[in-house]
Amino acid sequence: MQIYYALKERIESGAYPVGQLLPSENTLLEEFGCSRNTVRRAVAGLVRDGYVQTRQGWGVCNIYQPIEASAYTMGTIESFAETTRRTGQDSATQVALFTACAADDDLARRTGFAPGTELFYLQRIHTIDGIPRILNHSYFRRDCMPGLTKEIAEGSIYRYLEQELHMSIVTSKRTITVERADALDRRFLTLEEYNCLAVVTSQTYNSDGILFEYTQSRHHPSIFRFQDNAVRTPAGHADARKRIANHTEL
Amino acid sequence: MQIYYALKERIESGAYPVGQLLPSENTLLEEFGCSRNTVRRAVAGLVRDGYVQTRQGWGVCNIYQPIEASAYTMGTIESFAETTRRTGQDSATQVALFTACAADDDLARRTGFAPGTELFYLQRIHTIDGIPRILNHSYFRRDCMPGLTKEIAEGSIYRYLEQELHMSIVTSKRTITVERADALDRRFLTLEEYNCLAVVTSQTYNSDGILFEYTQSRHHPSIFRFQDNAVRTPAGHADARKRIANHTEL
DNA sequence: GCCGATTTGTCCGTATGTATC
DNA sequence: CGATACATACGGACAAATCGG
Repeated sequence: MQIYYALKERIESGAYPVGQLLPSENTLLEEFGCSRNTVRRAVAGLVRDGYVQTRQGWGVCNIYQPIEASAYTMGTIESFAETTRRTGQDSATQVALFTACAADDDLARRTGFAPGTELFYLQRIHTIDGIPRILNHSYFRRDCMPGLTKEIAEGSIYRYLEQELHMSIVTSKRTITVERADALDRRFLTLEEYNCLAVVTSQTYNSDGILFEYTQSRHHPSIFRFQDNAVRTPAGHADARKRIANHTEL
Repeated sequence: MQIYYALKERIESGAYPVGQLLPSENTLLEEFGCSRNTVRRAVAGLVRDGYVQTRQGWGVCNIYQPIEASAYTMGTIESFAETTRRTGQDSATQVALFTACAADDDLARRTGFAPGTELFYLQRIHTIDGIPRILNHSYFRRDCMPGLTKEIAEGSIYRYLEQELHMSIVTSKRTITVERADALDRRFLTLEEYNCLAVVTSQTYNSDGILFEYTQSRHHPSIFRFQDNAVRTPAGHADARKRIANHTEL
């Protein structure tokens, strides 16, 4: 990770010319005093994050482009918290509903919880500079967070889970869609002329590998932005074609 | 990749119980007759794609969940082509505009091309079962594809690039947003009651590391879906927190 | 509460294959 | 054709986390 950050820093600061090759792996391993394996893992991270591109027999090419919007971290949503932190705006969370329930068959199918699982169901609204921007529908496994209260939910549930319960979050599966605004969206969010929202559905697993959260985040379109980087698997790998199917054609 | 696919196949077919540990790396390397490093790379791929989760001192945990929607490939857009191929629907591409232009300062800033770069500008509409679903605004570097014609664009530009020009596509940077429909969207797409679209903006690089395409794909909300998987970087790494910022809170 | 076996995380040095120029 | 570059693989070593006795 140190090498990854060192190289990333250099690329962002323009130490390596854009569109040209970085020093070869052999040069880098000498400079950093490590094995080739370690250099390669650092470079693989830069490829994943869209900073460089490698080609066998050629080298590692710098494709960094500091366009306005690409200051965000790859593969993450420019979320409520990040936006406000970046712009220094004011933010708050309000809990509209806090109840306990159990997963019936329909809910189980939608969320991925086993039928009968005891859950908390929360509706929360995030506001930024006083304007409601995100409406969250969340289901949490009750047995993973026995002491959860409305007061905690007003603050940060994740801080509670990690710092109080020492739970660690590991994996989150997300799906992004666009949906028509429903009555609840209109009631809580200031949608103005929009009649749709960006909807992020996520299933989150803790370090024991159990699904403990299902959340649907309904974002005001004007503040929603998601960045991603797709890399073609090298030729010869069986799924070479699938990983760059972002072009809506074939 | 063979090991990756073998394990993936087993997981999908239920050969390993969900929520439990896979055989240890030492067991797997004996079975597959390879080194530990190779097994680990296969497992890393499964982690990236949300099939398993690893924990030091514990093992590799199967978190596969075949809920309806998760049949799509991770990290890719369920695009026009994929949707139609999967559902067996009828699809077609129509070129509404095919012109040459050069990047002025404003276009250069938006697209990432150097000012003055000579480009093709295309507007294309993808229809599925006769219904227009996606409107593409594309800019291509003219010097990368000198023989491009409207006829080729009616078919597959990528097939032309790869099979005729032997160009290979490597990296694509994407941003997903939701935007209000404009006059062009309304003219070409059947938006019905929707007044927004899912917009995927992508910059694509060829194997020489040069940006050769900038495309804005404007998707009908009802057919848009994007899947992703976020993995927490192990503790101790400097960016541990940033990679799982999908929860719209803090 | 400590110890030891097990398991993943990290790293090294070396070797060979393959694409590029 | 050869030098150089990245791609892949092996085998070994030690660290760190987990878990049971």
